[in-house]
Amino acid sequence: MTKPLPTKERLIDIAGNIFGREGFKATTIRKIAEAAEANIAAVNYHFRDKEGLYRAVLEDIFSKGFQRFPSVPLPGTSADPEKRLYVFIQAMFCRFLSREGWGGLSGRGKLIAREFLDPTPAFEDIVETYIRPQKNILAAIVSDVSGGKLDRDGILSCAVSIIGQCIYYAFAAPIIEKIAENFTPIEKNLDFLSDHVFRFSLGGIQSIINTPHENNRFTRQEVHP
Amino acid sequence: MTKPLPTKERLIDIAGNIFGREGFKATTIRKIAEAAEANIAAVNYHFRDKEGLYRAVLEDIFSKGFQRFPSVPLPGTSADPEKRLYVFIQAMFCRFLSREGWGGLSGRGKLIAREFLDPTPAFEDIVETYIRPQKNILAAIVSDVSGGKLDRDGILSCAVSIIGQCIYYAFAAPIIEKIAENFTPIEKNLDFLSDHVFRFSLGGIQSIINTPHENNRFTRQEVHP
DNA sequence: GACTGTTTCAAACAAATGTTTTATTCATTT
DNA sequence: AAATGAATAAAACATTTGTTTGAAACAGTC
Repeated sequence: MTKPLPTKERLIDIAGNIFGREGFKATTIRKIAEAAEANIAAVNYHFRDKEGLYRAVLEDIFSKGFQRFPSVPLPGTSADPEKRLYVFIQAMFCRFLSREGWGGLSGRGKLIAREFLDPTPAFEDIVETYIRPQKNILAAIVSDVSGGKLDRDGILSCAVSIIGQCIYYAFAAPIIEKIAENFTPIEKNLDFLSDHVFRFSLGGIQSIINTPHENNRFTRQEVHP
Repeated sequence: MTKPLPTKERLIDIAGNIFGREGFKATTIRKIAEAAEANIAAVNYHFRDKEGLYRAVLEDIFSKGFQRFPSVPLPGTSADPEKRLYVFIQAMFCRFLSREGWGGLSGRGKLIAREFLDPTPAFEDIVETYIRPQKNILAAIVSDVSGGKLDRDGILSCAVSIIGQCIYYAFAAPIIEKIAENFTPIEKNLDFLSDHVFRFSLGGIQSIINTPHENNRFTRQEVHP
């Protein structure tokens, strides 16, 4: 059993998985140190404190994830709107769920989901550096796919619908696989899922263009106690 | 300052919000007891331990949520497939995000989102009692909306796409509102969102029916290190 | 009014956990 | 080879936190 990486990198690598599986608060630096075969004090030495390590993990995850699975077509390839939408969706799935990416439910993917659910201060930089540009890319794609027929709110809503589908798979995979018996395990099915979300969303966008918004399509039903 | 509820109910009520905001591990029973104006030992007295309180909270949330916002049309109302879909979506949004429901991001709604992300043992009963029936209801609706033209996997994927959109709003609201400037605050916009997800999903289902699945629609792009 | 079971309270306990300290080892440079 | 600074190790520290304890207050019953 060798240690291929220096302590600092080993800590970042292992901590990503443990933070992801257990959450920031529930993760103890003792657990991390043990798994990384490092001393407990190494965390404080290299990263000042637990939160410092967490910040390093977050930055590492995002920089590697977007580098490996860029959400825009590589330079030199054709880029009609539909293909750009497909690439965006597929990159998102691969980034979140593939083993070469964030490893889905069993690892760092879960950490991102946690940050969406309740962002830590460390996430603010990440939002500006990585997430906001993604939103702009997707909004441009949706606008192009719609042929300019959607207004700002329409574009945003559709973008959220698309992202929502993708993230939900990353986020609720344990429950989905439990409820939907015989549904092919999500991690082995990224191509099918990409294609599904792509087709579903294309139809969704068209439908938003073609059918008018109605604020009370059917009367709201609520049972008062 | 009166205490309208007996201690036990007060604890369940307050704990729901704190567990939701902070998560199970990060919530201390001292904080709960203080907020509920009860003694620390009250938790152990009434619920055996912290987890017992959590179980009680979970059961309380779901029983009240589904009672107040049922996801099927009330008896005696018409029920064509599209209306049933709309009712399902709207009930889900209201349950998760309205103040009369789980109060969205600022409260118990977040607790549910947490359970989707990593289910605690206490959630297993909830899944069987509440969630699985919901999946069956939605699957039947999707099947009917599609006019029987979708196979089992198609139905499931579409159901997940629908649920995914709804839950994502509940789940990622803090980030969505940060990224999408001037997007009307989610909690004030449930009718618009219900209608959006309804229309988007109708189109999505049609698109899944009408366009064939293709496993590698475009070549997958991945940058190797 | 005494009795009994339930509920509340303050204090103490024991385990877990992030951080610091101090000493030692290792690697690099002079 | 000596010296310097970075990295590692073991132990101790100071909090935090879930739980328990034993007594007091309360409510209802005979």
